Amino acid sequence: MDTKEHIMQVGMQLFAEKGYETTTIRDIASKAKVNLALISYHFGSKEGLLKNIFQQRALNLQFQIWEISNDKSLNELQKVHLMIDYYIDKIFTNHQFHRVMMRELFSSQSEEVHSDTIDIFTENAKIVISIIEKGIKKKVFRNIDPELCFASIIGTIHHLMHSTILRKRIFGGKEKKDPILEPSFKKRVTKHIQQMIEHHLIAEKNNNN
Amino acid sequence: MDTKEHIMQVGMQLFAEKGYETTTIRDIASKAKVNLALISYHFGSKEGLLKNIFQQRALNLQFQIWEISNDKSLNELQKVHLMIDYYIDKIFTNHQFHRVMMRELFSSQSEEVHSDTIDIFTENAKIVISIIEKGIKKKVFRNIDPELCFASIIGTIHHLMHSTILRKRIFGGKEKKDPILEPSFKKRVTKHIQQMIEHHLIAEKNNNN
DNA sequence: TTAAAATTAAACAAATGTTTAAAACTATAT
DNA sequence: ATATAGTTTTAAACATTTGTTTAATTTTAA
Repeated sequence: MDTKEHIMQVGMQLFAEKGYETTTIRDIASKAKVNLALISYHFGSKEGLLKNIFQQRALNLQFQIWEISNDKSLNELQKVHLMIDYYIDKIFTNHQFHRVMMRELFSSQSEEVHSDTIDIFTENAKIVISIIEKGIKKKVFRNIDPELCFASIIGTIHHLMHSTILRKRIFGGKEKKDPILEPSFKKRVTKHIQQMIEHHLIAEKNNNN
Repeated sequence: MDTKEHIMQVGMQLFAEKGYETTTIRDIASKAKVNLALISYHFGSKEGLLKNIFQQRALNLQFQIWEISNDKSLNELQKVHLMIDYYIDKIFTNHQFHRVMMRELFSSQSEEVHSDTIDIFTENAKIVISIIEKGIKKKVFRNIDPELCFASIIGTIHHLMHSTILRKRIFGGKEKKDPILEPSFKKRVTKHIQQMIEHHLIAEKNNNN
């Protein structure tokens, strides 16, 4: 059993549940069933643990956005759809880390801890935005707001990921269960965002309406 | 000068900037230039201060959503547009409080502190959702996902409000200024969300395209 | 066997929210 | 005006909690 890896896993879980500040190294040590000195020993400090978690996961952020962007066999709409797919997939499967990341990203302080992560995030964002801009130039997309369009994609996902309470209340049904783990919910979100963005980007031909 | 009110104002400002946990009562006392014992004296505790701030502001959340909903002179699309207008206006003008609220709402713990706020929030949400559902039943709206449609409205706004860093990076221009205070940005966001939701809800007639 | 690495229990210093008891201030009644 | 009761403010101390360190012990591997 790799103690170091184990601590990181438990640490991330608690950071995701309670937030970095509220989680004490005694919480982590207790849940991981290791001595609390081991956190300082292995990671130097509590912040060191957070940095390690970020480094470990940040690579995972750099997903195939760039490759999709350069794929000549796809048109702009297909690219946007694929990117939405990837974003949702990444964020849903790593939702614990994303909670931590977003919470820290939103706290505006201690920027240095995750400046790498922010860099990756903004770079990905700019790629998506540039695809939309290209579509607008080519007149296959409407003349809409590319940056805010991206904000809506990512904002929808994050809003659904972040607030456990609201998610349970609005989507949890009568039993107020958290739908985040049900695969059907992921599909539902993907479908919604893709539909909404497509409706926004493209004025459809008039069928029989 | 009302000390109590002054402490609440400074407290909210710091909670918005640094988060509740990270802000110490010494920070607040120092910035407000009052003795730190006054916080416990006036509010009982640090958490008492937070509760007071929530109570003071929560009432402000209950805006005219209900009245819009019942206004017979408006059709469904107009109602949705007006609601978006109101949401953005409320959140932008009270953006400090909304930062605090959302951060605390997202932390999943200490639910009791703001259960009132959550109640108001979810009630408002359900009104908006029911309007969309009504539009769908009347077939003036497409058969889209009402709950997720609301999630996109509110998610977009909150995503833009929350992340100072990302906002500066993507919308701040070359000088990386925070656009949140510029009135043009508010207008831009309103226009975008209204357009996007309208495109999503209504299949437009084919003009000359 | 031995040297390095990992783990443990205990102690440490700093920071935090809270309380206390005295002082200063305010307003009211005499 | 003066005394008095109540409120507000202050400085200091308090008990806890926090992250971290230390020194001894155990485990691992060469």
